[in-house]
Amino acid sequence: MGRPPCCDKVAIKKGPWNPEEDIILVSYIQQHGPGNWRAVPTNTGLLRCSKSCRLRWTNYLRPGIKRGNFTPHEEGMIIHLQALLGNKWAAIASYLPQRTDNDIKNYWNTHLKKRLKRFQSATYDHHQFMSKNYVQHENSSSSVYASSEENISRLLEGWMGSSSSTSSIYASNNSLVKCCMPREIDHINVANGIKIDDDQLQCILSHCDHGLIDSVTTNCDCSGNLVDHQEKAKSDYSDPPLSFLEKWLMDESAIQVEGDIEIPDPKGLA
DNA sequence: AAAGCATTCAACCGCCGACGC
DNA sequence: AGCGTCGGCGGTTGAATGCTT
Repeated sequence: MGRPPCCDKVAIKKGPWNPEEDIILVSYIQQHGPGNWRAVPTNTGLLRCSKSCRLRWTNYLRPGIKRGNFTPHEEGMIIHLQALLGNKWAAIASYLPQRTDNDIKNYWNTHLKKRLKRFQSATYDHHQFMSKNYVQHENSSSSVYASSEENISRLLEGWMGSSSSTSSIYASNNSLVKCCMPREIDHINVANGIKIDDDQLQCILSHCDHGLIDSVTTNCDCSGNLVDHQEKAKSDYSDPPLSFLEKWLMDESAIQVEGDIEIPDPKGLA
């Protein structure tokens, strides 16, 4: 015996909302605040079920919602967070307060997932080759991450704080995985060619200072003695860094060269 | 111009956990 | 403890729109 659906009532309207309904809903919520959705249809006279009202409000009418194209910065965050959290759209949306979980989910399903698939098929042969030439790190068994929101928050702290920045920190997939290992953040690999702004670098370095990250691998001199070439060499020969993946995913031009995708020389990623 | 196909995204559905009785 | 209700979530659908032929 399951719970009866909330929309079983006769004369419950379905489908797209019209402006009049939106106005009624918004003015009601302005007066009473969101919540107690059960009471909304009765008190407003809307022929909608409570769920429909809540959904309309949270996904469309709620103030502060940003609509339209996702910025590369937002794309990067979604890609990162999806890799970390999986399809936890509400959790991902909590890091992008201007976007709704529905928007993020739709964007992932219609844009990013497709690009990811293309990427994976394009790099399949590359993986086959590399897997034969790379001895797995002895600790690779620990690559099953335990998602810790605290760790993720820490990691994204600097990034989220620089919303206007177009450059980003791209940690390799393995590195992010390690973040959630018993020792919080072990390692961040800042891949080749990625620019980091001062805030972001300070954020990473402060994690080092506080013992949250053991080392930072970069190929730029700015990180000084934090460069860990041994770790870098290992990560270079594991799965392609997420930074590369993201660069590829976010490169619109990549879409147009489907079937003729150039796999970068792995040494070039070092 | 129009028919057919592909893509997008708002909205719905069904399940789950929290909570109150 | 058991049941019902509610809010929230992720997966899915289908109408609207865009694109191709």
